Amino acid sequence: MTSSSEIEVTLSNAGLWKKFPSPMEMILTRKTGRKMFPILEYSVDGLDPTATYEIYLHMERMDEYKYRYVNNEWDSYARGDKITPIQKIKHKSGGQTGRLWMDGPISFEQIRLTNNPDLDKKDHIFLQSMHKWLPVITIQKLENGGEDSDYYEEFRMEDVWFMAVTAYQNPAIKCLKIENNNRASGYRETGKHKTNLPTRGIKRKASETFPTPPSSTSPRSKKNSNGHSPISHDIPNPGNRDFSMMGTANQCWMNPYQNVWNHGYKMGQQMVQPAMNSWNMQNLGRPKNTSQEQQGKPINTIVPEFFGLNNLELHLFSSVN
DNA sequence: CCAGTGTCAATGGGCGCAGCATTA
DNA sequence: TAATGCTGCGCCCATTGACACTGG
Repeated sequence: MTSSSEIEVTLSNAGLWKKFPSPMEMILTRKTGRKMFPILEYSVDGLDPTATYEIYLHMERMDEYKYRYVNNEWDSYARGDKITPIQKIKHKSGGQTGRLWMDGPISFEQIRLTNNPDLDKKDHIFLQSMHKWLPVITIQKLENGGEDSDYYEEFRMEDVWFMAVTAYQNPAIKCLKIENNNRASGYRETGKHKTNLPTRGIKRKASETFPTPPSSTSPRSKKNSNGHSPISHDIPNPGNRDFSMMGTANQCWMNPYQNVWNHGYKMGQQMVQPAMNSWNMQNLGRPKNTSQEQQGKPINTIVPEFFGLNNLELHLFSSVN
């Protein structure tokens, strides 16, 4: 794999991503797939302005564990599901010159996430729920303005990963999505959803409306005497944030330190400044003291490195190119 | 009108555990 | 009598599609 240190990729909407506590959660839906929010929007620099490039996105499993949300924290409780082959999604712009790529943000807003492996639709990415996923950008240089070449480079961002879920687990994530996503504006305090809650939800037999899901039900957490899973990959409270709940849902308030909406904090609790998530770093296979923030580098810069478990399939895929 | 969002209640697989039977 | 194995019930919780709602 050819490597270049001149190409730099940054996340254009890093500010929005940083509003959310870690780990981010992304909803998967079975039939139509669910768009990501926040979307993945990158800026790229250092390309040859006259050369032609294609840009791809794929998701990598970050580890071999399956997680569950217990007591307001993510806990690895079982071995992960079988690693699936990578689906690379080509950017809708196709092949274009480096100058054009560098001109504007590169958005993958069309991406939809699904947990249905049989959903073979364009721009749909199959993910396994309750697993950790890392988006990976691939920049491939085309020879003679069209033919594929062996030259490509991959970029992974330390802060941009998420837990794939079928329903939001962390209420803070849910609240922040409502506040920041216009599509969910109906759930804000100004919306009408909440006032109409008693009328919501129609009782029905699920077996009449949708097929029995595949054996996706997870075993209960097997806690040892310390109250931790035997796999021993408990996630400490990410970023020193305490999202323990007081009870009722839909309680949001503005965190004055972060200028973001939080959900269900204990109001008398002292807030903690956001910090680089050391747990992220550990699980990316990097020592804590190599944090870009600690090195004084912008944390929205992604670097071409190997992290993902399913790179086995990636290499197989790449060898074809 | 359509696309997209989170909410909601129902579902069912699988685990935990109590209760019982069997064996040493 | 104690230890072990088996069975079945009940609970947990991930998953699902319909729903109400908003913005374009």
